[in-house]
Amino acid sequence: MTTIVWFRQDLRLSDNPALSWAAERGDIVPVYILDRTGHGPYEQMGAASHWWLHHSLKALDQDIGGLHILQGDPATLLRDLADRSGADAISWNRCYEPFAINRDRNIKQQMQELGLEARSFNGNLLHEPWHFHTKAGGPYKVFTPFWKALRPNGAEKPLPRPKFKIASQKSGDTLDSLGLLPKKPNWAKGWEDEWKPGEIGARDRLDGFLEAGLAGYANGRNRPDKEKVSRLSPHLHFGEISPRQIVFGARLAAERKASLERESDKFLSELGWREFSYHLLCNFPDLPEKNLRPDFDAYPWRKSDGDLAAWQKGLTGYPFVDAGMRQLWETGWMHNRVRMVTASFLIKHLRIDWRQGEAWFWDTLVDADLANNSASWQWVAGSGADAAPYFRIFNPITQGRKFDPNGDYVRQWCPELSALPDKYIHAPFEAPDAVLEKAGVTLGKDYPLPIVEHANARKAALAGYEKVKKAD
DNA sequence: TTTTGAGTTGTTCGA
DNA sequence: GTCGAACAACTCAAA
Repeated sequence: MTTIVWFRQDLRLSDNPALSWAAERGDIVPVYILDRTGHGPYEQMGAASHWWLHHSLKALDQDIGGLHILQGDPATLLRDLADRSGADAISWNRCYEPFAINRDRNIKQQMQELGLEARSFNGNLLHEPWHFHTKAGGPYKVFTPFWKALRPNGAEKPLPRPKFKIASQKSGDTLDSLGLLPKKPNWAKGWEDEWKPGEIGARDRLDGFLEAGLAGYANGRNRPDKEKVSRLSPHLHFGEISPRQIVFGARLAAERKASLERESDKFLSELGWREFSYHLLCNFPDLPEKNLRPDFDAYPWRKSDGDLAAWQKGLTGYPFVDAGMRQLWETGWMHNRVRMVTASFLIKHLRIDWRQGEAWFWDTLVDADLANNSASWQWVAGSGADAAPYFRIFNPITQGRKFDPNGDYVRQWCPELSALPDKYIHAPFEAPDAVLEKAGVTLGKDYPLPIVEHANARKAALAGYEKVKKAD
């Protein structure tokens, strides 16, 4: 008996239910297919995700020894592979993007018509997103009751890496022929020092975090100048580690040391937000494109390519915002606290449509994830589920002073400001001329003047929300 | 059906 | 410097 194991967002061998099921049946034919069929928004990965995928596939191929790598239309390619390999079954772990759900449903049916047994599993979430609903029968729209109902009490033991035998010789495209890496310019220079895609890298990251980051996580997680967050997001997105493995690890750490109980709960609730985002995306498939609250359709967004570009490049004149945007561009990742501040700045200070920010993050984040990205952008905009109240407008100066008190984070990503004293590092435009001169900073030349003035921008944003209210 | 309590992450203003 | 209230009502989820 031979089973095709279709790898997608589960690029790991341990705690992989589709793989374990196949390995038990007999020989396996492992395959990854770069789906080139999607034309809708977000049906193709962004550039940074492609970089990650390349390295993750390389790691998986080395580990599994004989991964088929293909590109094109999965339905056609799988039929062909079934034919060539003589497989009598196929298995995969579910994806939850609306287009993927449709695609997989069709493929399952086609495979069954060809006489193959087709099985899908949950390998990527703690709960199936459609499995839970409120007592009234609808989807949850508030995080707290959602997580109260779904929070795992114990820790289920993850599946071990199974023993398996590869059925046939490797064939198909080579990894390099997928063309996933940037060429000119190579904007991913240095990323290999920053990240270690693949199952081993994911495991190392979790172990390192549980060892060093979990203590003090509840507060430390807000500090972009420190190394207190797990940075597991890209590993999780590509399924190099499963949420179940993370829950198991965190619970074990908390059992060994009682003081970690609270920290571990806080950490796991971040996984809860991931689950919540998937719950929302599955129940509201338009989430990536449409305001969940339709009254927000009346919001008077500004169009300004210049301001959008300044935001993207980290040239807004607000150091905390610029540091975040440059960290994103230079490493493919941004600290969560800074994601909120930069997103709030685009939406509220510049009054640019949240979808523009969503698209930029999609292209530049190595952890770009449809559910998380769209739910989070709508949350900041105020148009989403359990959204931030519209009057909650982050002050980029205050946020910087609070969460990067010594300016270390700003100095790392905006080195042209590094000689400024702490007092002015988050607001160079407030510094007296003599201070700027001493630090070698000429505003408007070495570093931009603010593209909007905070107090006015805040007022304008609030005025915009008046329109939303009136539209009701 | 109605009621009740609550809702990730903030800022500003005035006492 | 610190503290509490206002921001604006509304929607959600459960009892």
